[in-house]
Amino acid sequence: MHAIRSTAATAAPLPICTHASAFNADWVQGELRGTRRKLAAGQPLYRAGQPLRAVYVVHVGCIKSSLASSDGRERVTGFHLRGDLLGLDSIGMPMHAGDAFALEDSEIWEIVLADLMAGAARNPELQAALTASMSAQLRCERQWMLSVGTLPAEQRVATLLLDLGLRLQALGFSATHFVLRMTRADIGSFLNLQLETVTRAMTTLRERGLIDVSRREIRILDSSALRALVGTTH
Amino acid sequence: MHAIRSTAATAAPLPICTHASAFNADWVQGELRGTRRKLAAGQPLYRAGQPLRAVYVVHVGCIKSSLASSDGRERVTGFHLRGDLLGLDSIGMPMHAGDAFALEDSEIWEIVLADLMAGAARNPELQAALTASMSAQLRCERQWMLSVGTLPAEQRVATLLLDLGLRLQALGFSATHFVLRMTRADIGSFLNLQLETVTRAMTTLRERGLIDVSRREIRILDSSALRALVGTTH
DNA sequence: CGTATTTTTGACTTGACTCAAAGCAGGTGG
DNA sequence: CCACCTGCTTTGAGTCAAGTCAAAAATACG
Repeated sequence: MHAIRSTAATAAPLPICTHASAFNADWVQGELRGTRRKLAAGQPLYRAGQPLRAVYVVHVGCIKSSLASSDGRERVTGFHLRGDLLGLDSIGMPMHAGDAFALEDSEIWEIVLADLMAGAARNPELQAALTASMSAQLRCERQWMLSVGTLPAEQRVATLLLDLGLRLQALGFSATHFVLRMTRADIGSFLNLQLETVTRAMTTLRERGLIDVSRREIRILDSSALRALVGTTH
Repeated sequence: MHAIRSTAATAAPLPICTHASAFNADWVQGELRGTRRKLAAGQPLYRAGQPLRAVYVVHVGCIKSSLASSDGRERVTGFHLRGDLLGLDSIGMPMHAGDAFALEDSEIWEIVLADLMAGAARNPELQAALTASMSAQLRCERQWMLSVGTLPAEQRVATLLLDLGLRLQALGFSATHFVLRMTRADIGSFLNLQLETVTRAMTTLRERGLIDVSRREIRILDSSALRALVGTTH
């Protein structure tokens, strides 16, 4: 989800839902000993039902997480960039509740659960960071629940593009020019839309001059208009 | 959300999304010192923007939590019964992110945040219980995200009724005969439906002989058929 | 270079929304 | 005790945003 390094920073940060990862990756180098793991595009980081051994911090690349029901219904639950923590949703369970796949070649830091818990017991600051990270995840997902539930298709897509832009910017990339690593189907699943609807929404945004789209490549042309769009009822 | 004590327990427990509160209320009597607080129906437990001082455990009654955007869009994020923990989603923030209102006369245990954090730092078991509770909340909300996103109206309503039944059963009440404490509008907001659609879904379920509805009073007549309904794609 | 995957566009259908109105319970005050 | 609110629920009729189905276009890949 990046590829284009930024020089031009965009307007002011906005109350769009950012993944506010709170859990600073510094922990992985200090208090905690994480083991590196490389994943090729399309490879699973973990699958639902696999025994839960560790949590993961994205270091390079992009991971999508998803949840499926026994009868085949499925939804993407998130797209995760550098610094994001995965697997916290399965703590206290014997196995993973959902799936996680690499959307591009990625590098992950794996933190054995026992180590994490022991570290938290030893170091109150790490403990606080962990709690804050889970709390932030709860807030972030609720925010998406609100957006997905109350906004029409076009504004949902706009919200996602702005969110990705902000998160990439926080990582030192351009907020206005980036390459999507996920398919239209993935986006649709996340936003609760059909892939055709995602395409049409992007086409409309382009026709209005708000963005430029060419397959996976996105350029945000008028970010203030985009932000005005999503902050508006109807 | 109760009123009817149960003698007849229903069939086997099912993998419907239960609030698996993990955080045993025993902590509030032992390690932690909670102060009691009574709330009349309709009163707020907290409002968005209020300074965050404590987390809350429902002891008696029913609380609805919700999240609103600046431009007036709003969604109910959950209905909370005895033993459920509220406020964990705002840890690490200076103020509450959402609202919480009593749906009936309720009693709440308030746990001052500083006490909770200090207790967790002192007692690894409490620490683990807290982490497990937040993890369970993440799982639970994702499960609802899946159901709300992939099921048609009628099946969403059925899922909610089964979920409430299971949770009430876990508290010693009837799983098949209970009184809703929330309005159709609340249910609709939670399930991402209009209140009229909720009504129509309930009517259909009644016409099929699966439930009996009369305003707020619900009787589940054929719980296995209901469960079969929600576990089926289309 | 052919095959598979993803994206785009069009035409048609539909489940849920919107608007409107009537029915029902509960509470209040005369 | 009844009449009158007021808020909640139910039902109906018409509309629309998004879904479905189908096919072509563009790109990636072995």
